[in-house]
Amino acid sequence: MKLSKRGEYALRALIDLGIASELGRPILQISELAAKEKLPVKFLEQIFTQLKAGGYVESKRGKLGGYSLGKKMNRIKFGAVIRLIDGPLAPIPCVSQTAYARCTCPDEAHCGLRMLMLDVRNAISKILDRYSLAEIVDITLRKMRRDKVSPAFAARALNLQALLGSLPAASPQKTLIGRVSNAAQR
Amino acid sequence: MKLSKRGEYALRALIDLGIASELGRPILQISELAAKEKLPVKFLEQIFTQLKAGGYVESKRGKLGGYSLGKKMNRIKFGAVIRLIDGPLAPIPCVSQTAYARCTCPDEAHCGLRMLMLDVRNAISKILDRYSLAEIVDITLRKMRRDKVSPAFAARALNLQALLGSLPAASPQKTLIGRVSNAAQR
DNA sequence: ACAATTTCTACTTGCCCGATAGGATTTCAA
DNA sequence: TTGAAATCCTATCGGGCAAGTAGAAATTGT
Repeated sequence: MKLSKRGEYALRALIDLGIASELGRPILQISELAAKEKLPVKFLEQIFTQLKAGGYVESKRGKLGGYSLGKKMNRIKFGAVIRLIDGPLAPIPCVSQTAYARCTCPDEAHCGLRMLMLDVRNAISKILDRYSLAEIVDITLRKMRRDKVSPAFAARALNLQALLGSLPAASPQKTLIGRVSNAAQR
Repeated sequence: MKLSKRGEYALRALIDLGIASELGRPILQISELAAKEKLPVKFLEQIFTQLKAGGYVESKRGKLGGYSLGKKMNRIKFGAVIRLIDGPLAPIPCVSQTAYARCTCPDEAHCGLRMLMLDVRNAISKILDRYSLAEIVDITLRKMRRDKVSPAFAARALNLQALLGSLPAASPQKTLIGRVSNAAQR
């Protein structure tokens, strides 16, 4: 009943992307994502081409490029993402709603395994097809603030701030950084 | 979120074994199981050595040999069988109760993916660790009788009956066959 | 004792997943 | 206009799973 590494990494990255976006950094680079979650960079790269093909992220090439979310967060359901990356949620194909396929068993209507696995599929779907990225990001941020933990991309924000310290003070990005560090300290 | 073929075949075979046992045929051969469910014979063979090692079946070698259930049916929980064959139920190792392992994420307490997958794991476990083979076999047989479908090993029973027709009429196995064919016709 | 049947054990093939590597292309900035 | 930095594209490798093949070991019926 495993979620593949592809799927796991994809969800991790999307959640981070959502958190960062909520904190005012809508675009992130793969190297950042990989560093925060300790994922293999090149592998994540491949996964993101899949996510882009599915419309879940948009890319900007070249220097200062990166990835941003391709849909509104409340439109990104976890079940759909997993289906894109890993295929159907159902443990066996004969109980899948989105990719049904006959099993080897001769009589589906009286197959004990089938009715058991149908229950399992529905239980999984009830969770993964209901929750959206928006809710998970919201809950995660709330938990972090409650426990006074600095959110994932606070460190990056501090680095940028230090970097900008050696530049002219009236940088147009200062408000952005301000929002990020405020949220990080809270 | 897939169940492996090994796991699927193992469960199919156990259910058949339970049904046959309930109908008075406690021991079945791998060739029979494979024929009914259309499974690769030699692959099933390997799976049964695993099931035997786990204590879920017992084997009898030689002519008229085969496999029978190794525990009472209400002691065989599907979750345990799947764990033996496929490993933990949990989609990711950091939410597994039986085989916990740290994830790559830096802070488990505030990991959005983790709490989501913990929900999924619990939903799966709530089904697979509660239902036992006895219940599934019972429900399946009830469904079959209600819909007037002849249970899985009725054909075999008829063959035996035809075979016994050319033998002395007062065969001691006649009551057994009677039970099987009665259940099949009802 | 022998032959048939069946479980056991080992090896092999093909395929997909996870991961790595290198280069091509695009973009921004100096 | 050059170079750095990032996404893109393609090829490859190792390992485990599904499935098939071959044969040995054990037990029962005749």
